[in-house]
Amino acid sequence: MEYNKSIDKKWQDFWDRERIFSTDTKNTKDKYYCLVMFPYPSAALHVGHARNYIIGDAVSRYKRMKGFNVLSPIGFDAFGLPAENAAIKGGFHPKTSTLNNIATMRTQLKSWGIGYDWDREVISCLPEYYKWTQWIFTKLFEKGLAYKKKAAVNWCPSCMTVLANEQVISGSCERCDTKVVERDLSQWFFKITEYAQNLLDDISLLKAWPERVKTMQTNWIGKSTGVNIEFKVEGEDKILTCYTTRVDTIFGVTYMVLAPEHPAIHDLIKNNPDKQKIYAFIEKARVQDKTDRASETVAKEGIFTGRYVINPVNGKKVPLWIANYVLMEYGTGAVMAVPTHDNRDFEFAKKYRLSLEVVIDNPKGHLDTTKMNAAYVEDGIMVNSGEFNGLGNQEAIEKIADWMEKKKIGRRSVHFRLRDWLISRQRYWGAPIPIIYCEKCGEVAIPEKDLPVYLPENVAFKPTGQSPLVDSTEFLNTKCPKCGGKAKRETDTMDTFVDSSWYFLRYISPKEKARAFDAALVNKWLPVDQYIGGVEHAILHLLYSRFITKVLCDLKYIDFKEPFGALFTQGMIVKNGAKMSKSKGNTVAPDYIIDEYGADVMRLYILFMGPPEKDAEWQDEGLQGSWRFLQRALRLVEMLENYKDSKENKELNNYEKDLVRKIHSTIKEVTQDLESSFQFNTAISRIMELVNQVYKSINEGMVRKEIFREAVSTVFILLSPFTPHIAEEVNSALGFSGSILKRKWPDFKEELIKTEEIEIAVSVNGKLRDKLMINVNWSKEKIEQKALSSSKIQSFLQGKLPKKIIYVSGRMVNIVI
RNA sequence: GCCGAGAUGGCGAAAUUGGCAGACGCGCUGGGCUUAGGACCCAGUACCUGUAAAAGGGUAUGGGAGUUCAAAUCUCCCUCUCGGCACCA
Repeated sequence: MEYNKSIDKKWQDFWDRERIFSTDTKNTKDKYYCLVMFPYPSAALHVGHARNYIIGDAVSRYKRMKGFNVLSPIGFDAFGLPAENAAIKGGFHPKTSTLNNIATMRTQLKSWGIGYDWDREVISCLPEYYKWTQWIFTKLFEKGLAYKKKAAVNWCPSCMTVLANEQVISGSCERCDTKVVERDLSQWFFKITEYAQNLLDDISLLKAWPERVKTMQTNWIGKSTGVNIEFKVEGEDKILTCYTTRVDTIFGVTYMVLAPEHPAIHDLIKNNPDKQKIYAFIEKARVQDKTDRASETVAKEGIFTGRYVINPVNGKKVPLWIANYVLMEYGTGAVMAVPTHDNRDFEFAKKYRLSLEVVIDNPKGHLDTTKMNAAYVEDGIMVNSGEFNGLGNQEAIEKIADWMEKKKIGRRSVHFRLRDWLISRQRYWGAPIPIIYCEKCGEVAIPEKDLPVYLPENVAFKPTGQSPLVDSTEFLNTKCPKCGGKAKRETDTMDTFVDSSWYFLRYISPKEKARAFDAALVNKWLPVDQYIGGVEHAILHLLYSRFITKVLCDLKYIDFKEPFGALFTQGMIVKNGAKMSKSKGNTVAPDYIIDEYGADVMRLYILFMGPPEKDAEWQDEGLQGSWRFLQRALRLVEMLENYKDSKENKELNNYEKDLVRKIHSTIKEVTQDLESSFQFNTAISRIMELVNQVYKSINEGMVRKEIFREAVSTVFILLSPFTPHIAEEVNSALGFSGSILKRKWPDFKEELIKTEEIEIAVSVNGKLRDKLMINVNWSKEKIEQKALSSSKIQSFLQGKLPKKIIYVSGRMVNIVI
């Protein structure tokens, strides 16, 4: 038997015909929802994508054989920037190119033998899907969870258009190289911050998520508890509130800093003769990259406002500055600066010669402001802090907070790093935000009966990159659904992350016309039992999906709080040390591999190349190994057919016992590898070992046909989640009818795995010196005795008595001398 | 910069979670088979030292310290690589 392409086709057609992968969602007994992150149809899929779907397919096939009623759907995250860019460059309409890409990808996925329920396919750029994305928007809007506010965008003054972060190349427009500026636009947000605490608390429900993803989400939400403190502006009835987590340093404040975006600045500097200079500084700071501004390494820059504020705890007057290192997005946009105990403040104070005062002393030696060359950020003893002197600073945090609350000069406050989700995009290729602006009624959401708001298809793509919706008068002008008066449509579209925040619900009832999903069924099928995708989605996509799920739960559309019960994040496949991308030109197309070797060779290699959660380097040569192994395994099937059964006695001989042991231990280990985590690489290596051993025992000619047959059958049933086409072929050659997926995953018998005789290591002072065959029933004393009596060990002992002997059961003896 | 992950032979990796480092595969070397093979079968393969060949030593899991009878695994410090950082998806 030889593996070739016709085998792939034969079994793919068979699965299709028998509808093996179509799932009856009405039957919810033993349900198992296996979900892979749906792809963005950029162009053809490369082997990096393939890894995701192959892992998902291996899991879903394994679970089917374990008797689960598996649902494995697929769809396409089809809105997005690249298709629109291509259209602007003069190519196809985004819809055409996207649907073409989808057609290619569909063919690819099928040619790899990935088993999906294709009747459930969802495509997020089609009205039957985005109608419901819009519906979700209106539900959030009704709930007050969607609102408008001003927010900064990247603006190219030459193209007169908004740029995505990706389109800004080191501060300049990717298209025309003009310096990009920040510009405030009124934009739509989802109030995810209202769910910050909730999203944080429920991380504890995510038992089967990787720790690292949970940590990243926790840090992203970034809860901190501190105190809001009100500083009076000198000579005015104005108050500036700052937020600090280090209220213990409040007596050491020597100046205050505002973010350049702070709304109070305008008023504060209106009488300042130098205000033009200040405005110039603000403009400059706002152009700087935000991650740079927040980083400790980038030069701190600031300007004095000419005003002073009063520290409420001691009445001290301190100067008020504006600086690039303060961000409006976090806290209150105003920071009390304590240069002696914060490194950024320290650097800034040194640069602008602002004064320093120590309020937390180092217990190991007094701090001297004239000699400090960095802030003292460790714990210490309170000094220069009035009645709090002498306390430990950790203790003082609580005491000072109490005291300030009593005196009504500060309030305990919780802050989150998480910001509201900006969902407006000034682009064409996305779901239109279903809002109209009525001259009388203001912002009005489109009622469900009028959804979807169709994205007009007959539009022109100008090279400026401005959304064509702005010029489409036919789209723009409409009537108010409330009063029937004149109204204009919102021209922004939604972030594609909104599309992907609920697609897993749509799969359950994808054809549903009257509602987004069949809630009763969704409640039975979700949470997803296993979600599989790239670790690069660890924060945004997963957080947004959790948020939308929680909102829908609170609105009583669904009755579960978390969408994904278990999560597996696979690593990237890299080539020449870099992530595969078209721009780097290092993608590996699977098509030639399928052509040359067949789908199973590619699948096997991708699963074998390394642990699936880690990045792996693609090497074409690896395919050879998989090819060779599969051919070698197939040759066993031929050998079996021609095998002459020797007339054996009833007792199994040692070759047979060993082979039976190997069969059962392989089943055990492969099953464990799949159950505990997705260790496909080691599972496959164990099957390789079994094949090697079958060759050995058959070459000896001492094995009866029945056991040989069991070995071959085991090899292919264990391989079937990984190399399904070959497995089906062998399965039918062995005389089984129907799909191998309908057979049960094999069980192992523990008593057939056990052995009496094992080899253990003997070491002296931790260094391996000898090996020893022991019987597992021997006592500890007997084993230690045997170890000591070996001549090799004796030569190390040189007649001396050992200090100590450590015996690790069934593993080793260590003799300490 | 912040958050997260990682570093083991020539290469991809394994190591029962503190107990024989390098399973399995690639590559390479030698042999067999073959008209031929980038096919197949068998054997060998961390490094240094040693030897005619062995035996035998010694050194090794990014670097440095530490804990332990015993460390790839635990602790501290350092270096480098990768992912995310809110308008790529």
